[in-house]
Amino acid sequence: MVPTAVPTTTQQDDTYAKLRQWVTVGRFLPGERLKIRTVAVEMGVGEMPVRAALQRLAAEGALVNVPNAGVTVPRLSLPEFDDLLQMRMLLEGEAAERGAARIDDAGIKQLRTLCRRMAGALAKADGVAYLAANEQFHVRLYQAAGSPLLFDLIDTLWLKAGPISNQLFDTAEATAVLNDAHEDLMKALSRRDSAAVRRAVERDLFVAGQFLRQRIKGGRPPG
Amino acid sequence: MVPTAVPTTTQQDDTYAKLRQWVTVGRFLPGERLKIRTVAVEMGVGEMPVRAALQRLAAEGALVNVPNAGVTVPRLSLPEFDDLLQMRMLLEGEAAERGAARIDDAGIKQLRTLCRRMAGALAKADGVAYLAANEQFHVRLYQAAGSPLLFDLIDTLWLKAGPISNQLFDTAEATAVLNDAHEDLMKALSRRDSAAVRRAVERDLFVAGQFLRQRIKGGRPPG
DNA sequence: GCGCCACGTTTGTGATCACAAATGAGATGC
DNA sequence: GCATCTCATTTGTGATCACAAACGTGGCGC
Repeated sequence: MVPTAVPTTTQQDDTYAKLRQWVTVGRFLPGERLKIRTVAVEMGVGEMPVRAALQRLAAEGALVNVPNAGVTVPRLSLPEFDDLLQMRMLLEGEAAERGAARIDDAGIKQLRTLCRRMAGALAKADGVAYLAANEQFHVRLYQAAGSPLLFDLIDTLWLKAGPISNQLFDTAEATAVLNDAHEDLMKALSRRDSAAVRRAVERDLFVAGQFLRQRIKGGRPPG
Repeated sequence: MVPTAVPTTTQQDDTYAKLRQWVTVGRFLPGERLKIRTVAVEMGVGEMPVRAALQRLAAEGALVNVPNAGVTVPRLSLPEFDDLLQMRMLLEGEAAERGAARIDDAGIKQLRTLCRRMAGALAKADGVAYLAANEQFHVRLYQAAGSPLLFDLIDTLWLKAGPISNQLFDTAEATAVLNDAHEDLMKALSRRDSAAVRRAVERDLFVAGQFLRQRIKGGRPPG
């Protein structure tokens, strides 16, 4: 008698998921102000679910909420960016090391496939395909660490980095070094050398961070 | 203890701060369901600010939000507790090490004062005074690390641990070892031995965690 | 007695309205 | 011409209402 057995999900959860996606892929610019009623009509829902979703994202730190002034996409200062990069290296390095020590052979096979997909995307200069494969790669490795809490924390950091990270792929020079880091990672993973995997991830984050760092320094502060 | 806990202007921020405090001090029991309208009359505000505050706390992971069933205080399973303890040791250990390397002499003096206050509270079996001094102690040390993001992450972990951590002080046996850990920490801090400070914090968390762990195992599983 | 089902109640969710603070444009004084 | 002030508009905040799903209770059939 159950009609189509739909997963009973609420509107605010859908709105939250969609908005979160929009933030991570960099649909909104740093410093931009998100107005409730505007966003509501943009995604065709009432303003109440949007309010809830924005509050949740603000609580996670993906957006900043100033009282009586709504929520805005945070504009990372240079020290804040360095802080974020440092924490990502710490947490993702830890997750990579633990994941490398616990992942099974099937998992390594999946990672190798994803690594090839990334290389192919880089060769064709397909930015979105690369980013998708890259995300899946890290998700797979980090989840193998077996710490849901650690993964959640990393996910939160990704959310904070989202608005700027996904502007990476205009710089063609980055492509070569980025792929190098993943090759090193796979080699270390084959040797089951967890410490080397951690170092490879940290190096990957660091070099990518340096490109973004230049962009922040050159970026326009006004708005 | 919330970021920017200066006089807030909106009701929902006040409600959020107060509810957050209630959660951290263990006013609500694990597994308890928080009903919007009930909480609203308890703290004498409308239901709208309560909704916002609960959503924010749920987004931070302090409460769990199941669709169409409201928010409840999470009941930590044993693996979840171990995961949380492990992450606290990682992040607080890191913050302690960085803080020890950067703190100035005035800061060390403040820490010594707080350490004495803790010892006095333990001698008089004053649990609330001990917990207050203990929190100030760790806040002071971790903030010296100079990483706002790291501090925020630790704060989030404290929130998750709050509902059970503050039930610690019925066990009188814990008092001796807890004070020992802080004495060791101060000694290492005087020597400017950052690595030893990290180890002392990790040990402090670990021994306290073992007491709580026993309580979880003995606790009622049904739910 | 035990299990299932129907129904009234409670509770979360979303819409709409009302108000206060912030924003921006236009006018005014120097 | 430039800064400042004023006022209309926009926008966030909170209250109230309306609805749907979940919960609990009582009754019915076996």
